[in-house]
Amino acid sequence: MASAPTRVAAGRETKQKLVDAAIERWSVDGLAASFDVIATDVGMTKGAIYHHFGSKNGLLAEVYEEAVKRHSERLSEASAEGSGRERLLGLIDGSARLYGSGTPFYHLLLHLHVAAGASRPDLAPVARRQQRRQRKYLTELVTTGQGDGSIRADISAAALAETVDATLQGFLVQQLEPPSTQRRAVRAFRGLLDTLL
Amino acid sequence: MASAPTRVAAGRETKQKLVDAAIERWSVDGLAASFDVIATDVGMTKGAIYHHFGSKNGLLAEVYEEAVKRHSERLSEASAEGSGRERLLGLIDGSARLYGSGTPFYHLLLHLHVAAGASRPDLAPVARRQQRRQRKYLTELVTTGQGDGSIRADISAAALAETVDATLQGFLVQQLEPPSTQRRAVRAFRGLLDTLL
Amino acid sequence: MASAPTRVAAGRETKQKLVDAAIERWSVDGLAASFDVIATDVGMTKGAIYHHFGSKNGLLAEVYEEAVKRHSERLSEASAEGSGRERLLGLIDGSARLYGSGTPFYHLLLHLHVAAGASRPDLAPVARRQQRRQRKYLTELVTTGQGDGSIRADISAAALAETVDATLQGFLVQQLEPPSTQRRAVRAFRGLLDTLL
Amino acid sequence: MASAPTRVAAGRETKQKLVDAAIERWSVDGLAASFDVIATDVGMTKGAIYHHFGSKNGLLAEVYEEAVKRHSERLSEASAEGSGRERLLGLIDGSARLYGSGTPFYHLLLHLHVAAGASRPDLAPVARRQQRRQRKYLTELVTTGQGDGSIRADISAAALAETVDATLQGFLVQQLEPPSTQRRAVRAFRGLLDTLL
DNA sequence: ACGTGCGGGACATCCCGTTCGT
DNA sequence: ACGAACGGGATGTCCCGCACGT
Repeated sequence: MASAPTRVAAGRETKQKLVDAAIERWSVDGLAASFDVIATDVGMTKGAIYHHFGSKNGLLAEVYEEAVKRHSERLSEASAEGSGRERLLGLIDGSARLYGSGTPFYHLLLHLHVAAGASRPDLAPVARRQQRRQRKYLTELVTTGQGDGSIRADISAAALAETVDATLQGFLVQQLEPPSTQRRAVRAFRGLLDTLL
Repeated sequence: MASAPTRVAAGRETKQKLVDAAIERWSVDGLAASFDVIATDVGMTKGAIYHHFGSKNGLLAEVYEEAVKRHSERLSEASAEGSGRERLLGLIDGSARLYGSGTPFYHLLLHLHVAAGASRPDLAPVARRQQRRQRKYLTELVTTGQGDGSIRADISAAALAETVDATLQGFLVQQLEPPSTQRRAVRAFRGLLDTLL
Repeated sequence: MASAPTRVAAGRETKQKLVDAAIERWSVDGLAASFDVIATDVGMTKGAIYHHFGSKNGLLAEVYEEAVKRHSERLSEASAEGSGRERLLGLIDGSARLYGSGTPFYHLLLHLHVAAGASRPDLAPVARRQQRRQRKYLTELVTTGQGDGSIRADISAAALAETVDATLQGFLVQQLEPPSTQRRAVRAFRGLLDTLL
Repeated sequence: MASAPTRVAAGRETKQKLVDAAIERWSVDGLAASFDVIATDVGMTKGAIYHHFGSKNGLLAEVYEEAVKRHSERLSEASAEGSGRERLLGLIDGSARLYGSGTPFYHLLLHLHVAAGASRPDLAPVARRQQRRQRKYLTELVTTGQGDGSIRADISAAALAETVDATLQGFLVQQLEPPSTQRRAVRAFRGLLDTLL
């Protein structure tokens, strides 16, 4: 039925494949990886990319959006169950595990964050939105925990959320360091929180 | 007689000026800023750079080293006096103030960190050394604080140092976000530590 | 029933709109202006142009023809009434006024003339025809003037027509210079003719 | 002595050769002719051009200047001797002969004039200067002629100069038409002037 | 110690033509 | 009659590195 690649559907598919290929390439080779290397990866030419995204920044923007989305989904999974406290700690562990997984994907994410803040102002809105969402989500977790009694009620939920947020960003950068370093840092932070909450 | 040492001295001076110019340029325009733009900034041509540093990466390495040194010195100043606790908190405040100063210099530092971890493996040793030093310094501060009674003795000094270290790196990334966000995060973290210690 | 002719009529209308849009665009942006920018200007895509004109040169040819026609009509109006002498001078004034109007349209006309003579041999026939017509028209005016006594009879009509023709082309180029220059040149030429005729 | 191609001299020579090659190429193939085709013509690469001229427009500007200079010199030769009247007519004949010579060089000159007036505003100053010089030179010739009695004194020198100037520009455009047309136009104009002066 | 000429390579941009669908 | 997907090619820009000279 829908199998007839009705030309426009083929286009959509191509576009998606290009985004995937870009994520893959840029993850591994860094943001410098060239335009038509990506195209070649899916058996197309530069013309196709240009057609679908208009410019390199166009592709970059879509890639950023997609990457952020994927990461968010993974985090949601990692903090889906248990008391508020458990979910919060789960999110921290999950983040750390993902960042430390050595997956090039998180190299890309870091690069994109940095680029958005510095050289590529057009990506800034995406970054901003993502930050806001993350902070809001963290605050919710804390509040939930305070509601169900798993987190001390005499702490400002917002302040805690912001601290965790900042530290998570620190972990994002620390993916560049040896795994042992990462692991120790995470354990230390978790311990601190555990006694604190 | 004096001409030989003079020659040498002139060379050294040129070299230093090139490093300065590179820091300045790369801070403002990003690491993409070209080779001979930097040379032109000090009234020279590429030839000079190539002569003194061998390659672009050569210059980059020296710049990295220099930038790290400058930052360290500033941090030492910010944590020079008072009890161990005061010095630790001073260092955190100092870091935050510097990162949040909007100085392009810290853009450069972030870029260099990221580059060292990803695209430019030759910079990795510099990064590693710097990390080690920072962690050691933090541990010292905590130990000092525990010695003089300004910090609770029942906390692992290493664990605390590593948490602080991670969060500080988080702040480094957060320089890219609006100042208000930075400020809130710092205050939240400081508050947490204050109750904790 | 009516749908077939309607279809055809819609096609014709689209074609005309494309020619208009091309004249507009190329007048303003120069002949470099791209293919589907023009299409977009009338809410269509390249496909439409390609369908109606076969190629870029196809469109160009039609545009040239159309532009020449429009210009001719304007000149006819400017030299419609009075004695032969008055009509001749009227034509000169009219040309000058049009060229000097600053209308981008005359930029386009000049570009097309030049292109026809040099890079685009396929446009040459159009140019040739237009030249012949213009020269013939000028000769007629002179002859008329000599018939009604408003122009000296001892001048070769053809020679006069050719001189005027050349000078008018000079004015066409001079549209690129400041209006004051143009105006002076026209007045000078008119004066000369006036004493001469 | 000076034969030692002291590196910098070689550079100057290369630069000159590039200008020559550009004139040649652009004359024949039109202004579209590519950057490194020209470089290849003198056995160099794009890098060399970029080094010497900074950009395509840079090269274009120098070419324009050079082309104008060459043309001026030829005109001066063609109007060097005789009474003022003879020199004026000589200049007209000379222009016509050059334009009509079929030399691609004059195609280039026309293209440059048009480009300067329309698409390439950075060339405008060159064009302006050249126009001024030409007008001034024409006026001088007329005045000289009126001084030595070879040209009627009751004509405005400036007006005459401007008319001639405009017509010469017309001839420049007419190079695109068949030689017979050109020749007739020139003869007609010369005849007119002869009776007039 | 430093300037200059130059090579060679990469990359984003842009555009025309075509084919396939509708 | 027209739109969307795509190919393929060309071009200007820019930059690093290396010989040379000096």
